[in-house]
Amino acid sequence: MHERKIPLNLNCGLDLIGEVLYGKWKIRLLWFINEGNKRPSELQRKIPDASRRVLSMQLKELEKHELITRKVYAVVPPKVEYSLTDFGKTLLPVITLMGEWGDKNEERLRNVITK
Amino acid sequence: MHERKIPLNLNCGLDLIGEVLYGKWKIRLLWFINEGNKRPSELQRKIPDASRRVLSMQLKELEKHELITRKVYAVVPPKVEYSLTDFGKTLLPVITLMGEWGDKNEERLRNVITK
DNA sequence: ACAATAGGGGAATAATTTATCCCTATGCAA
DNA sequence: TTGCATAGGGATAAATTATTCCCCTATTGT
Repeated sequence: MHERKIPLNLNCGLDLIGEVLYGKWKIRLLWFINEGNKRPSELQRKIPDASRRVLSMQLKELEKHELITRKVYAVVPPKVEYSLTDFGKTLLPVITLMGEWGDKNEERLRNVITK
Repeated sequence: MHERKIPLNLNCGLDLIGEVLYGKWKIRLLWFINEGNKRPSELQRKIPDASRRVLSMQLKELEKHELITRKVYAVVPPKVEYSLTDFGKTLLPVITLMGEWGDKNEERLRNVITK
């Protein structure tokens, strides 16, 4: 991330949650980590459309935002495992609800999005 | 919006909801419209940090995604009113939950975000 | 005459986010 | 000996999103 020229808007709760969830793959990362995919390479395989680089960066941001923790094993080749923090777990109901809404309206959404 | 070079990922419900909510001011627009701020100029006053242009564009996208409707009155100066569609209203519980999570964790979020 | 109004759109530019490519290190297998 | 797997970082290019600035409409009030 570079130095920001336009200040963030952090007026209300919606801005705040937006800030930590904004990022192309963040929600999915949280989701897959919760499902037990802990290692970066596993996550990469789960989200093949994402570049390795950006996954790594977004994981770092999630960690900075205290939603996940990073555990490094001193082995070669390197091994790293991410887990949700307790704080991160409190986001799960929100993500679940979002996913349900999307699933429930899948057909309609596909139509209007690709219109 | 220009022609997209990188295809959208629309694999699951989370991608779909992400697509319609992604946009710097969209959630807030939905929220304020629901609170009864129907006219573009009202919304502009509610969200002074956003440029007029981008609000107008995001409103158009919300309309395209069938979350809001646009009603034009044949008067001068022009008068336009937006309202949530029934479909748009089904998003309110999701937005509410997001806002609540953000509010509840406001202090912590402010810390980690501006860290 | 002419500014003010309310909504919107085009074009150019700035800001931000992602993608691409290449590099590090080490033990194991072919 | 070469290649692979693993996790991540730097540099740079590309794509996407947002901002700025200016124009148009048509009527009302000064």
